[in-house]
Amino acid sequence: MAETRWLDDGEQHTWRAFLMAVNLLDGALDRQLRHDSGLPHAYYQILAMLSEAPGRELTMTRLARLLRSSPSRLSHAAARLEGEGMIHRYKRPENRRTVIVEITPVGLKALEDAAPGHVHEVRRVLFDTLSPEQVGQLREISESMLSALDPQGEEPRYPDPDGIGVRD
Amino acid sequence: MAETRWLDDGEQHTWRAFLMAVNLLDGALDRQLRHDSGLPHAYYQILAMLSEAPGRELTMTRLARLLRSSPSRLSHAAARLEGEGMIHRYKRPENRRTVIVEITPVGLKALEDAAPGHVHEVRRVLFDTLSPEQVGQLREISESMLSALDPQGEEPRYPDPDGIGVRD
DNA sequence: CAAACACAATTGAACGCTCAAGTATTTCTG
DNA sequence: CAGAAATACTTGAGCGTTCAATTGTGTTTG
Repeated sequence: MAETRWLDDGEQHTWRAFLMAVNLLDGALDRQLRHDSGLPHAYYQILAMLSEAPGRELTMTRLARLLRSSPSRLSHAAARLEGEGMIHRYKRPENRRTVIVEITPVGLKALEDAAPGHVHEVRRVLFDTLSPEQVGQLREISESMLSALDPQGEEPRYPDPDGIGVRD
Repeated sequence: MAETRWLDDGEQHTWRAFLMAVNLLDGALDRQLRHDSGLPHAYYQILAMLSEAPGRELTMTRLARLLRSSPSRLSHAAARLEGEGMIHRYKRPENRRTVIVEITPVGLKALEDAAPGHVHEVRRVLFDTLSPEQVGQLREISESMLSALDPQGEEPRYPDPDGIGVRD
């Protein structure tokens, strides 16, 4: 291994601040969601992604890809969400190894109830603290990181068939 | 509650990209550290913070504050790290309710062994993907978030007594 | 100075995530 | 077309984090 190139003071500070900020931010979001609606942030994201999908359903693998989640994680989560009636899993006869996840009315209701408080919290901890310029910068920074960490990454590009789906 | 102000398209994209990026980033760092040195990222941070402290020791509460960690989390972590001989906890007679955590030679060794690989990964997933300008922007963005999320937040301002401590 | 309060740290249960292993099913390949 | 490989998903154990409750110690205050 080559000689390590340590972080200089600027990088060090950036890194520390970023770490701490992300830590606090995710904690705050998760706490708010769990407290006000019993949903962990990761589960909220599952419901949100499903609510936007055409037909409100996706295969497990595609959903995992969109969320940058592991199949295992999604599987465990789906087991819980299904137990609570928020999603429904089924197979189609023409392809018996893929599982299709569908958000149920119960799940949609839970999502819609949770959304306003969640969006409010996202504003409080993120957008309200940044200038419009910084929001743009953060977007580019995030996309840089994304393309380095997940070059294959896909975005959900739906033609918005009948236009609902909860914005967060 | 007032009418919800939803995220507009720009905010939505920023938010999603940021979420995904942070998710992947933290996963990558944790995976690399665990794989190469058996330390979760959070535990690495504990050792790193201790290694920089004057006398290589801090009270539990102060350490938790610096790391933006809950006391409980730190307590559990300290139990494991102490079991592995990486830290040592003790009380001073003059204040019998505060516990002082000290990093041991074993802990310092583990940290020094883990540091190069970790820094390399931090560069790979973060600094290598950003222009110097973006690094500066990210720092200001992070500090904005920090001051909103943790106004009281303290930074470790040591006069660098004898100057070691592992940079990450 | 005693009772009430605040602070420091810990504990245990619940729970989500990770990893490795396992089961089905489909597709590729010689 | 049979065997191998790839794909889709699930499972269970282990572990770190959270939350609420608890213990012990210092500090106030009436």
